[in-house]
Amino acid sequence: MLRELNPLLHSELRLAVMSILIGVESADFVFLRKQTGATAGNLSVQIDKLQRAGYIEVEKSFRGKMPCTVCRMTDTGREAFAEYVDALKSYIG
Amino acid sequence: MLRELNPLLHSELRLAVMSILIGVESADFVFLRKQTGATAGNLSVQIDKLQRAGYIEVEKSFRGKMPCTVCRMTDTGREAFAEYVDALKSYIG
DNA sequence: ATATTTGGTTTATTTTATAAACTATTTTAT
DNA sequence: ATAAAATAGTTTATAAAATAAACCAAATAT
Repeated sequence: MLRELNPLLHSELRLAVMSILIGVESADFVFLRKQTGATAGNLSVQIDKLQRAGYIEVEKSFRGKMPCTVCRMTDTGREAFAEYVDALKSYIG
Repeated sequence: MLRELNPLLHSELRLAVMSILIGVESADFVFLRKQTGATAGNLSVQIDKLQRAGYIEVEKSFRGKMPCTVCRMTDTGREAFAEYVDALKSYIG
């Protein structure tokens, strides 16, 4: 039977961010932007949604006077991602 | 590297329809509705999109005077699905 | 007869994704 | 030194998508 797909993860850019973060200890905004090819605005919005869901932690600091945003996945995020992948498999075998 | 996800297939309901159709010779509207749990309106719209993309063939006939809509996947659809699954793997390993 | 269900489609509404515009700082070029 | 462009974002507006609500015609049940 087909399982439900977590709509927060079933989004290309958010999924991309999660799939990057699951493989590293942390990644900053610039790195995520380059890897995903997303616009800054879009990335900013999607990072926010992932954070509000508790799937990632976001640490905003300054390097000198330039802002620096570092993201890392939470345990909740890891769980949600695993479940999403599992659910996907009911569609793609 | 992360591949692009065909937006026509990266939709829960359309993906569900495709994943059902890939396993059967054909399926009618009522069957798809029961399997997916979708509302008739939503299903109607999404079937239309898949058809217009050439991913499925839709045959509208009457059984007595009641309409009967039968769907089957096309080769184009099978290809697109395979490529989508492949692309997905760049995200979920 | 009339109310309900079936098998849909069409249209309207809500949600989501994306892009465009903006802020602040920093670098680069003139 | 100053203007222009680039960096690192956020906020707001717009386009696109998903979904639901309203509808139609036929069939069935009350």
